[in-house]
Amino acid sequence: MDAVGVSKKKPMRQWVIKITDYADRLLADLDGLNWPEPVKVAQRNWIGRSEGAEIEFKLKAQSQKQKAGISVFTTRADTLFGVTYVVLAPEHELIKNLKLEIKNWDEVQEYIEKAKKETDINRTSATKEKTGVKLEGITAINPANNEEVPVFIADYVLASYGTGAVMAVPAHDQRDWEFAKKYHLPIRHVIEPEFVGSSGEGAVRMELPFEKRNAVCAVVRNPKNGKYMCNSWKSFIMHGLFTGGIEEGEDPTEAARREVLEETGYKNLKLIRKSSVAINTYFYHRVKKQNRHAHFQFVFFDLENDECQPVDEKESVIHEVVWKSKDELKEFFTVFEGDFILNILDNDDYVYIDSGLLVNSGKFDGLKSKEAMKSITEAVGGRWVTKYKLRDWVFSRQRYWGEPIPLIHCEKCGVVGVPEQDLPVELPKVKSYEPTGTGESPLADIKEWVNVMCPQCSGAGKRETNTMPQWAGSSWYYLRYIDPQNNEALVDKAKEKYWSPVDMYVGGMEHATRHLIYARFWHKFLYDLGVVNYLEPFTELKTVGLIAAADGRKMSKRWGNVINPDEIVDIYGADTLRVYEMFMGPFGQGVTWSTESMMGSRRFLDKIWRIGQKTGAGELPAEAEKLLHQTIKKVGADIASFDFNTAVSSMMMLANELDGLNSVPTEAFESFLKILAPFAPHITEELWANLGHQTSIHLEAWPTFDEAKLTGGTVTIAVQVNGKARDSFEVTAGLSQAEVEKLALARPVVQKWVGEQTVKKVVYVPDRLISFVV
RNA sequence: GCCCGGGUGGCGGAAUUGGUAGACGCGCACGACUCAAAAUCGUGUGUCGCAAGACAUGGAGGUUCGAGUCCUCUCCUGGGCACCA
Repeated sequence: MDAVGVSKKKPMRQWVIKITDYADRLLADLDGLNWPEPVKVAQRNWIGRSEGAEIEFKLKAQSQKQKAGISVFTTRADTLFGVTYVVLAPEHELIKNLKLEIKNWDEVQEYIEKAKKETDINRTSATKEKTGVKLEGITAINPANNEEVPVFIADYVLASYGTGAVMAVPAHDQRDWEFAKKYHLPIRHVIEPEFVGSSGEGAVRMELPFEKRNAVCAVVRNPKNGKYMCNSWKSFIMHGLFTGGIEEGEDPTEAARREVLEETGYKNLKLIRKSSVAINTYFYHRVKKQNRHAHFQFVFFDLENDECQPVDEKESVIHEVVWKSKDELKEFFTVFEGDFILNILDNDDYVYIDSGLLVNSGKFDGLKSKEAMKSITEAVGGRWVTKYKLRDWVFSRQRYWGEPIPLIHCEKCGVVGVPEQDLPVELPKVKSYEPTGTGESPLADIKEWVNVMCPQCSGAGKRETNTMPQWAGSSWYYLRYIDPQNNEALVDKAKEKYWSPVDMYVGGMEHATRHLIYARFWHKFLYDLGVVNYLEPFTELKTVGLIAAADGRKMSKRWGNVINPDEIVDIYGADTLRVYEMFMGPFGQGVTWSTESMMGSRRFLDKIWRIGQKTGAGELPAEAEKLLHQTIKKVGADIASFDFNTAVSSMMMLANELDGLNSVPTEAFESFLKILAPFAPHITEELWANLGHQTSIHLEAWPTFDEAKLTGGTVTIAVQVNGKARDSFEVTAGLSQAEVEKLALARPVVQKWVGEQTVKKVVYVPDRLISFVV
């Protein structure tokens, strides 16, 4: 930002770390991690690996001189014959070399300048209209067919990805299509769509070969009402248009007329057009009992009049003619090519971006996209390469805070590393670390720190004044925690081997593509240096949900809706806050803060305190004992699975039960305190001490539960009649179906629903449910 | 546009993974205690209905003896990425 408030992009000398060298490993090793799938997906997208071809387009200037080529990157080499222009990023290096050949240089220059200014502001705008400028006087030669195509610069092509240049195939790429439409560039279809029946009776039988047939589809419109003639099969649910095979040597238009006449009787059709695009459908022919590959052409007719001839009965039993408006078709069609037909109803103008069969591609016609990619790349001398979205890590910051980068600049020796015995380089102690205003680090102004001796030649040197980003320290702090006093090494390797890797790491989803990538990369780098023993730093990851403010928005000073935990602790206590945070919702899910709701947690702890005042000798009643054992089991399991909210809930139930007793046996209460201790460490410690203990409750072992006491020997059987819950009753556990059936049928409520009717079927889920079907 | 989540009472959320939907908590109502209030305790609380019962997990279909849970389509909503060729 300069004085008048206009932001400018200005090139800066930066240190960059080559994280891209680790892209493949960062991607591959994700598979072995016990991490939430959304985080893995985010990392995969961030790394953005894609395989494709680098293909060279030779340039030709008006002066007839052949210029060096443009290398483009494409994942769809199979569409090479569909290229109708080539686009360079505005920043592409080649452009300035072509200055003398480009006839509209001023215009080009203007566009480049505009793009420079706009990039940062406008790059995030969602549906920006595509713009570009043609390089007049320059053409590119498509190596597949030697065709000359125009060359554009456009900011929809990014300089930083691939080669900074793309071949444009408007028929098979959405962005190229939009651009081609705007600048009236030709659109050439080179991929025929394929539709494969994958479900229902038409699903292809993998074990059978395919019979290929040429076929035609008649699109007949009644111009009087705009409705289309559709075919509804009578013997099964299938809705589409009228279609038929093309016989040997037959003209597709004639075939279409013949089929319509035979199947519907309509005699007078006026040819409107033939579609230039054909499609391939693969399905199982239920009558012929074979897999079919139908190559469909589309012929469009208008109905001239209603004149019909009688339809053969053989046909009329199979088909029914129905007329549907364009809007109704979407709902009506059940055939899998339905969406395609809708697209080409008015014209052939559509973008097909999936793979298919090649056409208009010379000797490659008929190949599948996948095969064609490799063979076309090879035929034009292209290279098969892998590209990533991941960029190298800009590692320097122009600010005071941050670890200094330990480098010294010397006029004679260049950039020299600070010798190990002088590490770490510490920040100078200063009063002010305001920005310099020059874009340089504030450190640059501190002469006594900056000016040092070159460690190599002992001449005058200057320290590197950029510092590291925050991500640097957070990329390895977990290693230093293992061995914080070590002055010899980052971490002792034996200790690292014992404690690493972090087996449970908790963080926010917002770390998915930054911290968690940097730390993984850093760790792998240390592994390669032999500093650590494991390839990955964090075996298991849990993401924690964000607590939104009471108004549902993110907590922010801007909205004045921030809840300060210190205040909550002052008023309600730290235990109340902890218990509420655990209780308010599932751990991984965002929840809205509610101070009012938090009162329930406070009341729960008050209740615990009251129970603590009535402990003594004695035995728990059976019901309470059962519940105690169930709660110990549940809380243990819930903690292991991070279901803290239901753990608190179950302890609330236990508290309610104990609260109703006149006196609670000390031993039972102590078990309760132990499982509550992680949630409410202070109150449990206090109550524990009050019971006469000298040592901390937090050093106690987790209480055990008795499997036999979990059920108390009885279970509740639910009774359903015709799938509806009608009754339930208690029985001793482990009864046979016959016994439960007898007991259930004897109950008056069940009798009311079963009555005199015959029981057709009984479903019994042991110790849980019995279901009668009458 | 693409990729992830999520839709259950007035609210936060449970639901043994296909088996009595609404646990637990908040709120609300009534009652007890109190001169009164707070706190506490008790009772009730999905909707309709006097009741029997019926209907209910965003919507529409489907599978099943039985669906919040599985399948197909669809709507709404939160988040991430965003021209990645």
